[in-house]
Amino acid sequence: MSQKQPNQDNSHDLFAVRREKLDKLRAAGRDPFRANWEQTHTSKQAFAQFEAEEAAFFDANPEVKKQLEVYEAAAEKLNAAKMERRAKIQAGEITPQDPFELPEVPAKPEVPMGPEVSMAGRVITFRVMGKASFMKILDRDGVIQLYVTRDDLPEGEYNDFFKKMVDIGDIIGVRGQTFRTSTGEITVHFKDYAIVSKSMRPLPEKFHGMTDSEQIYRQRYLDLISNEESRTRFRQRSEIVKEIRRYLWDKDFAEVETPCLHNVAGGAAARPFVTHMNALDCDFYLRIALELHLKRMLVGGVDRVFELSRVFRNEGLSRRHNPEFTMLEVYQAYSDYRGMMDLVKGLIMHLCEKVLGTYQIPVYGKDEVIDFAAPWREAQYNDLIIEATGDADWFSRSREEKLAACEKLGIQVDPDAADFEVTNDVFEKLIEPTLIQPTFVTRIPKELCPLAKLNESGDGSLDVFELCINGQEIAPAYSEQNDPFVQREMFEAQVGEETQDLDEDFLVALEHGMPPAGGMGIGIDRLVILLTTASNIRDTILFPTLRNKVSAE
RNA sequence: GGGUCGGUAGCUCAAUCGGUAGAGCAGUUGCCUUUUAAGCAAUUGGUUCUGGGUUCAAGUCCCAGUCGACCCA
Repeated sequence: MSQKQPNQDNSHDLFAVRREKLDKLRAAGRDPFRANWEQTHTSKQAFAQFEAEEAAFFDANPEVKKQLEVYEAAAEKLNAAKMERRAKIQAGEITPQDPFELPEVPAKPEVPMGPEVSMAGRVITFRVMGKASFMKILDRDGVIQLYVTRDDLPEGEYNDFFKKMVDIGDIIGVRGQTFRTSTGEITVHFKDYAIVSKSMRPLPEKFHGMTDSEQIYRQRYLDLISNEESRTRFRQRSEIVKEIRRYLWDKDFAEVETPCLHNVAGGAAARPFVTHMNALDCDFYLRIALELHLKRMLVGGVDRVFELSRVFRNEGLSRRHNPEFTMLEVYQAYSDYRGMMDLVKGLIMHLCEKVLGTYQIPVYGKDEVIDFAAPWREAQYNDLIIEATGDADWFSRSREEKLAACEKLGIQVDPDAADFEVTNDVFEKLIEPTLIQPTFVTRIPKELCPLAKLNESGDGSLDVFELCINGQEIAPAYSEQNDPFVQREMFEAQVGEETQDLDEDFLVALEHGMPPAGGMGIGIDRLVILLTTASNIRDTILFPTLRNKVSAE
């Protein structure tokens, strides 16, 4: 009779295997999810202290340093020979049994161990080599290697617990001393350890990391654990935000928080998200810009003010658009768009210096470098249009003539577009993509931004600039409109064709008198794309907006 | 909204003309006291995104759906 046994081997069930380990740990009186572990050093701090002590020792013992240099040179030759041997074996030229002369290496001189450390982090590699083991842990500063041997640990610990119960992905704590391995890597030789928090699930494959973009966004924590590039970029984003605040605080700007829930979605032309408040039984809009409340602050006497926060636009998603994104808006009374040029240039230079340590930033996907240290170009909108179309009389042409010219230039334009929109299509499609180096585009037509002051020339252009870098609009800035009557006219001209209603409250504020001011906005996500050479806005947003997906579990 | 491409083991990827779904890593069991994607030996693991259809036979072809990516608007 054939007794078909159900397969008792559950070694493939990674979750079950780890649950068994949990049970074994608990049976041995060990808590696999400990309350804490003392952290005296991060990886970076441990490296720094070791190097400082090592340097001091060599200063006091120069002869040891010389011996060590001799040893290291010999060890390097030995390693090279080993690699040559391995290559020859792989090429089939020799077998592992064949004799192969390896260079002699002198005894390694005694160097004292480094400082005592107590550290914690997530295990990301684990190499058991018989009675010795190496692993690497990741903490908030980076990766550090750990080393232990059987005889360092209490009887039975190494074979029964350490080798069997610790998995890649676990968070462990160790105590020991730092030292340099024979390959020169600063390593913690630990004598005491604990599993601080057991991981029940496997990490992504160690070499390729996580590449499935959907999974990267949905499970960003795994991306952060396994992809250093991502870790670095988000650390830089955090520093960029920190340095923006520092820069503005140092110039006496006040940071404020204005509402996300607006009665009127104003300050920009974009479709808003709508939500309903039960208590007041009315609809609210999630803000599409910070502008109108910050100007109320100017009216209120807060002459230097900024907000760095999230805004929401109910529009498409793309490489450059996420429905919720982070915006900086800055307003400075008794300044104007010229003052904003100095401010934004100073700000970006500050970020280059403090965060990136360079003024030269490579462009993603192109063999080009943005040089922020070079003079920033300034160009008038109309001049750029005339240059791009090759038509000195462009602005006296009729709408139909412009449409025909666009067709010749190979630009697709909505045939119903208004006159200024046709021209702006030329700007967005033909000019903006070519503005790689920082360029202030000034004297933009008044139809494009109803909140700015008109240039005194009376030609319908505005005292504004649009800072373009890497083919994208990075920061617009205005001499802000403070005439309540002109402001009302501009709004009324816009309402009807755009989705925003008139913000009467704001106009009342203006009627109380707003000081002349310069104002500026920067899309932080796009700025981070630029400064970190990212390919996509989703690479700069920890948890980009995605459709809900019910987990398979 | 339109077009193109994709979803196969926990992860990274294969699978010829439609003909028994494979490999590396991870896991499991051994060996291994300075490794660096460690190594050696053995071994477990599949609702091929979902639902239909065609066919003797579908990961593969067709239809619909779903979740993404890229390009365009």
